[in-house]
Amino acid sequence: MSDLEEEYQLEYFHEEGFERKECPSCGAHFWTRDPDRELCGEPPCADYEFIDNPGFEAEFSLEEMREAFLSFFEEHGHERIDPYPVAANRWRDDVLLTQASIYDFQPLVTSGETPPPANPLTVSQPCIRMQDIDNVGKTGRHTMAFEMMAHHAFNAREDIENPDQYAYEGEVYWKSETVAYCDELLDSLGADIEAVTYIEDPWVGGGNAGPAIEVIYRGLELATLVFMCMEQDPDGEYELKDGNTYSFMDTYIVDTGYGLERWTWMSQGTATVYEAIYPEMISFLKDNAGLEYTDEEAELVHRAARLSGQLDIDDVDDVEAARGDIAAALEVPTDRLRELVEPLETIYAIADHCRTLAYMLGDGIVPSNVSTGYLARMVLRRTKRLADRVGVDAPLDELVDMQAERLEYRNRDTIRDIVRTEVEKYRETLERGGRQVERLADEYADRGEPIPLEEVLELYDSRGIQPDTVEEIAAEHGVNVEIPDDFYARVAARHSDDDDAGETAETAPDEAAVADLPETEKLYYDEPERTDFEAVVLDVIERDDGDGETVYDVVLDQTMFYPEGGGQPADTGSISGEDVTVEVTDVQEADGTVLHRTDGDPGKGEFVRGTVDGTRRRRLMQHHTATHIIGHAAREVLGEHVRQAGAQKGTESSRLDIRHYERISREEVKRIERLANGIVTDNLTVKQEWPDRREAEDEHGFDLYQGGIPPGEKLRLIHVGEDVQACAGTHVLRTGDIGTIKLLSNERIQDGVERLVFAAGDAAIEATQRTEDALYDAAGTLDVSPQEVPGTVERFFEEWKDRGKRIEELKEQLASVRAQGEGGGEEIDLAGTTAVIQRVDADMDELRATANALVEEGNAAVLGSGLDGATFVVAVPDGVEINAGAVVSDLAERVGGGGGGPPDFAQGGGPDADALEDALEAAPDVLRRLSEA
RNA sequence: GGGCUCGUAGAUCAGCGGUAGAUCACUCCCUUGGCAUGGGAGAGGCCCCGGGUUCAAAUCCCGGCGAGUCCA
Repeated sequence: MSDLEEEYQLEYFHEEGFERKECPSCGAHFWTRDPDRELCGEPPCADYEFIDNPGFEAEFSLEEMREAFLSFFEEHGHERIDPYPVAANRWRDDVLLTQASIYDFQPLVTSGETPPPANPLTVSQPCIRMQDIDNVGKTGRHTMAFEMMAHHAFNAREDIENPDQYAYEGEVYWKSETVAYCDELLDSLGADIEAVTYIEDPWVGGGNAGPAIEVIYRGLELATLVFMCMEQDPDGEYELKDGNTYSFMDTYIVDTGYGLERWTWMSQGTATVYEAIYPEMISFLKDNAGLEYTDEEAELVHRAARLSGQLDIDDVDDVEAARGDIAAALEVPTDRLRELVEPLETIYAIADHCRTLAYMLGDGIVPSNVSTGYLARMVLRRTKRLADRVGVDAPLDELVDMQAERLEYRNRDTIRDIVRTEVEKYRETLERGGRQVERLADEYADRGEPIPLEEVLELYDSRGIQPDTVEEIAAEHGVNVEIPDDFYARVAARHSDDDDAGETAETAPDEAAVADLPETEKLYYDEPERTDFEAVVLDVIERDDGDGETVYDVVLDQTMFYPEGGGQPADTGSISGEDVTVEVTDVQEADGTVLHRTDGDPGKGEFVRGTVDGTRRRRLMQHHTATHIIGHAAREVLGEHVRQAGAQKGTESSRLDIRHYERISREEVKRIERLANGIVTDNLTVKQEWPDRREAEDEHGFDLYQGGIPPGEKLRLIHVGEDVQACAGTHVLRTGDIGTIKLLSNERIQDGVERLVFAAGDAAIEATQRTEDALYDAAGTLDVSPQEVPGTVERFFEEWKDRGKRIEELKEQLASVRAQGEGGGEEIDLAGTTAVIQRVDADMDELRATANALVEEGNAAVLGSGLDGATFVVAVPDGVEINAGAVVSDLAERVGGGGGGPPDFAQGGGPDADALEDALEAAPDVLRRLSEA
């Protein structure tokens, strides 16, 4: 079976007297010490044998098991490292959440570009897998949140051309040692190692592959030992189970995964994993929901849990089908079983979801409508629904806090605050949505029709209302609604209608062209305030800028020009040779080579003098340092969770996007501004250093990487007061050099992401002056002092509204006077009614009022105005057979326009005011013609 | 990152090219011994902002601001 059969012939297996066997049930190959064993031992080929029969000598709590594992590997030469955040998108853009310990080291460590934090190392990495969210609680073993305990070793082949091209060299240990460690760990915990099986199960994922071994004990998969050593390669000689071909890489990595929860469960032998890992929370929730079982019921539930854990279940449909099987095995009706077990399953799910939330929020994820924040919001809402359904009335923030406390998060107050805010938002959404559904249900109830599916889809898509909520409310109103099984697929279909055209590719510098060029020496870090330098032109690459203009990319041996990066725009300036000076309009970096985009060719091999635009550079440095200061100040004011979500520096203003769960108030803006300027006036030295990556991470932790993780063995750190960040930009030497920092505005660019726009130095003064100019202009117009502007404007606004009302009143009075005055208008008799035809040069409002007044008197009205073009209003009293719309339409055509309206009141007009008199003269004929028709 | 929905009286929402509306809340009057309630009258709108189309825009189009929601 195994395509990598020879890869599993481990020394350790042979020394220890293992035998390789083929499972007659599933066909898998496995290694065992027990010569009599036939089956591989993994369900469905075997049952759980540890429930009520723990597999280790002692019982372990979650914390004890984690410690036992980590210290075992520490004692065996591994360094213990701190876990990474569960928000994997903080260091990689291909995934959102951390789903395995190896995620911590992808892509830069696994590719060999960056050294691991330790080698070999051990870690217990919190992970979140949302794939089988629906199964949590039901199967007894699925959890959304878990910790993957692991030991990793990063090896690189030495028999290659440049072994030092990788950030680690040589072999730490490989397959045989890995299995030996696992075996020894099991043995040290008192497991019956005769009963352990090692199943061959090649692993493929994310473009990499390698042999792997599943470790099975008493029916439970306790660990997976992956030997990542291959990469996808069209010419590779190994075809693996995904149908692709693979070949061996220069690096080969031990990637193991030991499920902390499963090991804890194994040590306790409880009916479900949940009861082993957070027993207090389960019993709290049971109490709170008032869940009570008789001894007989408890026994039944226990037996059911035991059975359900053994079933090979992959999705919810299977769970429901399996429930029938279990009920049959227990000889009780399916409904009775469901009634007993479902509340308990819900409680398991709540506990797990709260732990998930504790990890997410504790690691600084802020609920949002995008990215990981959205996932957190989904989990939170789902948890709230589950809690409501099963009757748990403890506040959700308290439940999450129970888990956060266990996980020893320090930011528990913030976590609770976020949960409370989110629950409140959800409550509002539900309330809004509920009302909407009520209206809809009423509407369709009146018509006696079922609510169409399209409406339900719309409710879910744009208002977040679950289809079962619609069903519930519809039932209360006696309206039918059909929710198809493929509801969510239909939602997805709505979204896949329009496939957007591919983005135009960025015009990245030609990597191939610079591949042979040496790295440019960067002078701007040593003397960020110097603007001129001397250099040798190493190469000039001629290109077309896309508009038909010829431009040049100039490569120098050294440069003072800062290439665009880290949200800081490129420097501009000029490069002068003996007889030519060229303008530098853009600077980019590719593979360590700095490319100066110029409008001329300075000549390859020439000695040149470069001059950077000093004012621009100075402004950019001020803004860059200010960005760090504002980020720090925002964290002080708003909380530890505040993290950079993006930044862009400029010469006039800059912006910093930060994660925060509420709108930032004016008061908070002021405090941030005060704090930031305090740091400026303290005139602190801005320090840069290039420490070893591992030392920097040890000392400052993961928050160094506000703007992403740079590759390499060394990091450039920028210290501004207490704030430390990995940063490649240019900074002022002392904070006092910034001069001043002014926050200009803040906007919410996404839910959970606030954008702070600010200016530093001269730009701050200019921005303040602009604001003041606007205020002074307004004050000048009002002829009051700036301080009086708000009060005066408010008074004027009120007066303006009052006058509007007064004018309305007067127009109506004028209209009724005009209607009774019987002057000026031509009156004609029309089938017993008097029609008044009159020119009133007034606006549309007044025409309407006059027409209304005439109708009040029992007359038909045809009014024309020449005030703005030509406009007409025609109104007729009830019971008069004239179509006002038709009359207006006819008259309006005579002035080059159109018009219409209901039969009793119509308006219209056209641009040709000169034709107004003629039109009014024709009006009697028009009226007679149309009244006769 | 992408999609969709919504901004109208203090609140909740109708109206979706042709005279800005309803319900609740508010003020006053009446009904009642008082309360619940019932009847009547009234006040309360830059129809989010800025452009455009049109004889005419709350309504259609574009942009902005604000809010909500689904997906990766």
